[in-house]
Formats: sequence, structure tokens, C-alpha cells
Amino acid sequence: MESDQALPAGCAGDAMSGPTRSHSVAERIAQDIQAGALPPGAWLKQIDLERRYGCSRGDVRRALDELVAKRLVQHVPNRGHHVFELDPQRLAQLGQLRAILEAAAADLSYDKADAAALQRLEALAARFEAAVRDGTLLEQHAANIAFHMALLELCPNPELAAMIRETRNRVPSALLSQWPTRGWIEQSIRDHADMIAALRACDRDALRRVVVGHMREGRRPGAG
Amino acid sequence: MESDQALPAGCAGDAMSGPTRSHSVAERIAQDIQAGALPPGAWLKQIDLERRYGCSRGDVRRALDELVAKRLVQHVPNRGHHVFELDPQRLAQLGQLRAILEAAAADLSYDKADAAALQRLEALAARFEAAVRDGTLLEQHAANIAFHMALLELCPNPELAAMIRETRNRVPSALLSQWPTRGWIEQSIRDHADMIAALRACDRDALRRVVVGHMREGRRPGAG
DNA sequence: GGTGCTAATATTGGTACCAATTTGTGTGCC
DNA sequence: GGCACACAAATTGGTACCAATATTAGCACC
Repeated sequence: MESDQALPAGCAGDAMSGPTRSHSVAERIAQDIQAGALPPGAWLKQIDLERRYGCSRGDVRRALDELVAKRLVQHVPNRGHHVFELDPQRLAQLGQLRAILEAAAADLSYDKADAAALQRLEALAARFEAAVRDGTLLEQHAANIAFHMALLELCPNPELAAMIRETRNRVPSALLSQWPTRGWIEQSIRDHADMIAALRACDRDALRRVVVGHMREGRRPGAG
Repeated sequence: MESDQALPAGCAGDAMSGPTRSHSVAERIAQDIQAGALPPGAWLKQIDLERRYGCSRGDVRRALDELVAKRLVQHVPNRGHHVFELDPQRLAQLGQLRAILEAAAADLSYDKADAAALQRLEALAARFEAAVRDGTLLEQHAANIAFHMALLELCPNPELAAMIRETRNRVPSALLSQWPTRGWIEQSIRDHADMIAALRACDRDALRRVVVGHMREGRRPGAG
């Protein structure tokens, strides 16, 4: 029935070949979930997705199956798929898992930053700082993600890195955008600088401390 | 063509309903991969799977997509699916990731074992020991898995536990059954006892040390 | 005798159609 | 006026068919 309300954000559709198409659809749906365009609990009707992303029915089904496997959407037999809804407990558990993984990545990455990587990270940190001064909230978010993605590229274990990316994507950023107070953002800027400093000094404990602390700020105080 | 060679192990097929069917097919394929019946690199022809697991074509496709998402099989467009092949480097990285996760789970579980849990673990450890004395290699493997699954149930973070299970399933046990020397098995029995002792004493560091050490035995010495 | 090419076959990938189940609506009844 | 029941519309789920692509066998040619 109300197909327009279920999918507020529009997306352009392009032509691809093979199972790559359904994967790209899954990625776009995941992005929309992460961005909050598809809020937690929202029902994902196949017809809407089919029209919105400009793809066939089979592609939608395969994309939804992929997202179910990634735990981003939930499937109810004969009812359909809806965006995964995380209760506070589950959110805290995911946060704890993220902290474990990010800390481990920091332990492996602390001495892996060469001059070029440091320069790249500084540029991205500066971009985040600039977005904070005069940029939309979306730009701030994008810059923040870019910085952390670049930081993750230092991790010498690609399996760990992939798992961290998956875990990050399981937390809708719309939930994060509830708290971003001025203080949290200022703290983030300082944290980014501290991370770069720790990387330059090859200080493992410092990097680990900053990374974990950086995460705890975003979540509830007592849930770490 | 040679459909019989590609799928050496037979499986019975039962009738189910809904997307549960393809999921159960995926689980059975995953088991066969983990058990080594479907060796790394083997091509998974849809016709063979369809016949072997007694399900429809669509179920096979969905199951394969699920296994691709779980990184157990690889997909080559217009060629088909084949069991993921892990080079030594990738295997070492997966082992490192497993060590990180198992250690974290140990840190969270060290004080979560009540009397009933300890009794259950002791029973499973005894079952493993009995299987080592007079039991097939398959029984030993099953008992070992049962013990570690029970240990994992102590982990208070189900997200972490689920991730550990997924990671364990990504390492075919056929690769493990190359080294199981007498010494390794004896060491495993001692490790299991040490884990239980550490749980009884609520000794976090001891549990962590034993768990990580228990893993390093299985892999190459220098790859931890 | 070996090699490159062509046709036949087998397998994968996509689409379209149809059945099964659920949801919303309208009506009759209490 | 509120509630239960039955009907209609919409959505999901499965199956079957067809096109596209890769593999293999056979054949001519060098």
C-alpha cells in the first residue's frame, strides 16, 4: 500500500551483470540502513526495493538474503524482511565486541604507519576538523568514517579488518547522531590527533587506550 | 559429468518449509565442508547438490549465496561456486583472529561457571578423554567440539560467541586432522583440565593463557 | 603427430508466472 | 456503538522455463 512512505530516500539504478548486481543492491540497502534512511524495524517490501533501486525481483531477494546473513535485516517467514532492531542490551554487546576487535587491531597496527600513511591520516583528520567547523552533519559523519577506514587499512590482518568493518556496519549511525554533542565532537578531534601521535611514536598502549576510549564516548557510559 | 566424484559423502533429504529449507541445506553443506567431505577448491555443481541434499534448485542457489556471505565458498561468475581455499597466510590470519576472539571470550567467561556448568564441562572433558582412548577420530573430533561449544556457552556476550562460532567454521577440520599426533591429543586433554581448573578458581589470566596456548598447538608454531 | 578451430553439450543465471499466506476492509450481528 | 466474521487485495515464496556462457569433444589443418 503506502510504498512511498516505506522508502523515503531515493536511489538511482544502473545496469550491471551477474550476481554483482544483487551484491551492489545489498550494499546500497546497507548504506541506507546505516545512514538511517531505513530506520530500525522498518519493513522492506520487495516491490518498493525493486522500484527504488531499479533492479529485478530476484536481485532484491538475493540482496535481502545477503543482508540477513550479515545480520542487518531480519526475516519473518511469509511476512517479509525488516531492518534489524537492536535493544540496548544487544547494542551494548555489539559495542563490547567492537571494542575487543578495535583494540586488537590497534595492537597490530601501532607500528605499521609509515610517513605516507601518517600524512594521509593527518589530512583526513584535518578534513574531519574542517567538516566540524563548517560542514553538514552528513559531511562530518563521512569524514569521520573516512578517517577510521584509513586507520583500519594499517591493520596487517585483513580478516580482522573485514570483521571490524562488518561489525561497524551493524550499528546504524542514526543512533549515534542522537548524542553528537559539541563536547563529543571536540573530544573526537583530540582523539584523532592522539591516535596519529601514538602511531608516530609507535606507542602501542597509548593507541589502544585512545581507540577504546574513543569508542566508549559514543556509547552509554556504563555499558563498555 | 562426474557428479559422483564431486560429492563423495551422501546425505539424506527431508522435507521442510519456507526459507528454513535453504538454510538447513547451507548448514549441511557447511558441515560437509568442515568435515572435509567437500575438500577446499572443490567445485559445487548445483545439480549435484540438488540431488545429494534432496532439495530444489532455488534452495541450492540460496544456500550457496548464504555460504558465500559466510566466506565458506567462493563464487566465480558464470563458472559456479567452489569451496574456499585458504593459503597458509590466510590460515594464519584466521588463526590470529580466532586467538583474539577466544581470548576475549575467556576474559569474559572466567567467573561465569557455576557448579552445574563445571560438572557439564567435566563430563564433556571425560568424554573426550574416553574417545581418545577407544574411539574413532571422528568421535574424538566431535567430543572436542562439544567441549569447546559448552565452554563458549559461558560467554555472556552472545554476539562474540556467534562470531567465534562463525570463525571456527571457516577452518576445515580436515586441515587439523593432519597433525593430530599423540602428543597434541595428550596436551589437549591436559589443556581441557586446566581450563576447568581455571574456571573453578576464577583465574582469568590462567584461563586466557590456556585457551590461547591450546590454539597455538593446533596451528604452526610461529604463526600465532 | 601436434595444434588451433568449430560445433555440441552441460551448467549457470535470469525472468516470468503461479500458488500460498497474510493483511486490510467492509458488512452483519450483538 | 463495538466486535466478530468473511471477503478481497496485496505481498511473499516457490517453481519452471529460457537465454547466456563456459567446457569438452571432434575435426581440419599445419
